[in-house]
Amino acid sequence: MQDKNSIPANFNPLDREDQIYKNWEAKGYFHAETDPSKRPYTIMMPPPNITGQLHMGHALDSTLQDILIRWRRMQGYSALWLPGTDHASIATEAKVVDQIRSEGLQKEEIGREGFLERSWAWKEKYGSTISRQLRKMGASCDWERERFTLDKGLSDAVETVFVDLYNKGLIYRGKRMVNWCPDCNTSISDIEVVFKDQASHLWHLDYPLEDGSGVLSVATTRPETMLGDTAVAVHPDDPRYTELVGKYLVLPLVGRRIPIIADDYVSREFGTGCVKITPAHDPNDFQMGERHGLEFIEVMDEHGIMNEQAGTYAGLTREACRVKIVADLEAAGALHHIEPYSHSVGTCQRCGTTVEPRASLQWFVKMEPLAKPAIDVVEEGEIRFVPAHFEKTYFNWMQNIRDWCISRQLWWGHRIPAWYCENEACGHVHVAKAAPETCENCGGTAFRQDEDTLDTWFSSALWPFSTLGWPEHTPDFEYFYPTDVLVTGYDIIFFWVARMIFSAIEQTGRIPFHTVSIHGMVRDSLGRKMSKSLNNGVDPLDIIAKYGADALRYALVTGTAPGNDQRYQEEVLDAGRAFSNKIWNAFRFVLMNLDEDEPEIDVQQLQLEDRWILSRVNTVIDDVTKSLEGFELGVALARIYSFIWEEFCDWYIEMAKPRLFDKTHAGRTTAQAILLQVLRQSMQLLHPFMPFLTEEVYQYLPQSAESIMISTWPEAKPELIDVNAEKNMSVLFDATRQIRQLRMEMQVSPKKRIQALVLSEDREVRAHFVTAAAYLERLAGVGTLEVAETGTEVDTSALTVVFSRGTIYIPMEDMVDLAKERERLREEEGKLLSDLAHSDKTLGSPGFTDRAPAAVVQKERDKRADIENRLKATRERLAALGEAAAAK
RNA sequence: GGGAAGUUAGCUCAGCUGGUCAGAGCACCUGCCUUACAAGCAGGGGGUCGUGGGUUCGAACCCCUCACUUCCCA
Repeated sequence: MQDKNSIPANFNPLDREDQIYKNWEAKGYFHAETDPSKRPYTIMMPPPNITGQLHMGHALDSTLQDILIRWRRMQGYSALWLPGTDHASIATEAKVVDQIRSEGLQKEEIGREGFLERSWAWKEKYGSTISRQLRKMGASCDWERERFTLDKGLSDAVETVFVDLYNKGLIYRGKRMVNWCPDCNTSISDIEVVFKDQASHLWHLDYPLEDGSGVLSVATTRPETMLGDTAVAVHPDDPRYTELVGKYLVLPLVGRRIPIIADDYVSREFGTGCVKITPAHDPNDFQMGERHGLEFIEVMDEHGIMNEQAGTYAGLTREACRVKIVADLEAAGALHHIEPYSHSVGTCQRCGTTVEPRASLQWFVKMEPLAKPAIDVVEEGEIRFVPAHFEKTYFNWMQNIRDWCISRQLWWGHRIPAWYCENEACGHVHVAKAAPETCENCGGTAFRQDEDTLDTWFSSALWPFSTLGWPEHTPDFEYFYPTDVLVTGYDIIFFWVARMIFSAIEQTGRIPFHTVSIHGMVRDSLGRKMSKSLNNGVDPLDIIAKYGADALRYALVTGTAPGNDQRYQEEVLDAGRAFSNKIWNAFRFVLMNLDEDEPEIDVQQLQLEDRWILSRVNTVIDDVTKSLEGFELGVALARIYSFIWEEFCDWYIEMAKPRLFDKTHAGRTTAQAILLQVLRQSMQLLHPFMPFLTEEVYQYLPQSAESIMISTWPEAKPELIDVNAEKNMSVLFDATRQIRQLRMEMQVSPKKRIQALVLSEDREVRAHFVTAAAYLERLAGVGTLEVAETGTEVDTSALTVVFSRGTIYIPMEDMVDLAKERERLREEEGKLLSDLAHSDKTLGSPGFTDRAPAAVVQKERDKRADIENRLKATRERLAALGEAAAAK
């Protein structure tokens, strides 16, 4: 416990956060043990890639995870949050290629080994940036277990899985049409292609019939590919062309003789109903080429440059070739016309280059058998998504899944464990972790390993178990796996979540996690995606430097619902900072008014407000715990916020003041004890959300655990829920608010103490007002308070406040304008009448009393009775004032 | 073309399985430096919950129509 006499007037997060974090880490609080006496709770951090800098998405993602893990840790779980990074094969390779290019070198010049050395050096230099940044956020992850996808163990897992899937026939190698990025110089998977609408043209080309009997018009968006055309297709039922099927055309500029074929893939409505077929450069044409045994002519190389097959066009880029081809076709009279056309063009997710469909020899994962069980576990509820509607997205993709191209023509990554027999006549493929001694086919002894590496996501897919030591059945794996919840953004459901699910089921026979908690994206204040090109990104570290991590965490969590996007608004950070300040001051107040280290509650001294706040805090504990269980973090935080600010600060502290300030008061120690207890529990509830501030406060509180983060999560005590106290307090709140309102309306100076006479027929209520006198003075400026039974004579020169269980009269001497007061009461009467009518309508409507739940009906009846009482009191007062007026 | 989500106070957004749900923060108006907090306290104004229908005793919440916005997939 720190010295309470040295509490600074303000909490400056910038001074304290780093130090608090260092202390936590030094004490080893983040480390999770395989403790058989505890239950495990595991979250695997989605590994950011090593080329990345912390952005708002990471900030949100890590905050949500940290909240869950801190909460579970406090609940007594052995809570493991395992951090790490992935190697980001394409992105990192591009960085290193740029680096060596700036030295005037090509990667081929320094060779594979040299290149990998440079890559590792790059990783050592920049790869841990994001881990350092996460510490700034307060992330309580187990850094001792930090992993990297290219670590030895994880690489071993990758090889194991590859070999296993291959042996099961789930990985195959084949020549297929893949998405090729001519800039990254590698194949990419289907989901790494981003489709963008592009304004372009539809070129209508005339291909002459071989027999000279005319021309056939074809429409294309890619005229340059005509160099590789090997057919023109029409729909078999299209009467316009039935006669022509089987005849031949002569390809303009090239002179190649190509057949007219019939295939029902062709759309009769599109263009002229005739489509040119380029089997080597279009995925659909590729399939048609296979169906019809067409020739595959590649006219482009891997860089998107026209090759020797393109004849005189060789050496031109795709773009330049298009221009020239169109011009040449026009000159040749083969260009029918051009129409403006907008269509979707696939681009590389990483570099934005237009993707080139390219037939090449690649490795694929056969998806259908893997998808099936992965669909089942979600359908059967073994894995659930929060919010649930993302399950539809998941199903949609999984049910229409296509084979996954996993080979990449890159060096930085897991090299494919496939070995080719060097014996030229043999060339047998061996898939194994190491090269075989001898070729099982020809007995040869020389092998070369496949040059390619695997898609980074292939290794990320194993993250939930490879990080725990699998394929070894390590103690960590046995204890922490399966993990509990995966927290991530909806943007990587396909890339990662889906792949983890099927990989885990296939490899471990178990699901990787039971819950997928999906969050949205952090957008800029205009709702746009934050991006480098718009330069609208907000750096979380800048925010932390200005407001502290707690305020950032508050801003990211408050008022957000699971799965929804949110906008970044600086005002929310102000709110977070204001909240911190409020807490800090409440804490200072509590501590400054403490004169024993740990005062105890004397049950005999419990007052109404004490029972009320104890009841409320236990309700809050229950609510917050339930919200966290349901991943409603925004709701949980809002609940804590309003409890601390409104119930604890605005009401309880104010009501406790009379006792605190009266050193002779018998209930003083009890008030101190309750203030301390409620504050401590509030800090514990808030700790997962705002860890730094709450730790700082906690360290000043007496007899606490070594750190709030290892203190025990508060448990709601049902026996302290006091419905009666809450009901009675609400009467006092009502009365207080009404008096305040009246004072404002009547423009009574805040300094002026007023007299008040409370009349109630309820003895309990009268008793409460008697004890409430001290704080009614403080809260409503009531200087002298009289309490009496209903029926007591009241002077007409008094204002009237009707509250739920009685009436308050406030004598105003001669200041009262009778007419004005009657007017005010009539308005009140009118409002009550309308409320009464509304209530009567509900109660009187057929079916309500017998169909609505009893509790709802009772509630409505109570409400009506209350309105009626108020109405009665208001009318009585009106009558009294009316007589007084008449008497005048 | 297929699918998903959204449309609630001036702004940004909560509102769980239909029954005080019409809310919060900020902004705005009024009055207060009341010895924890002016990053504060007290009071107030403001929304027929996108449109039109339907189900129900009762709908912001369920169903349908339309409009607009955003996203994903092809």
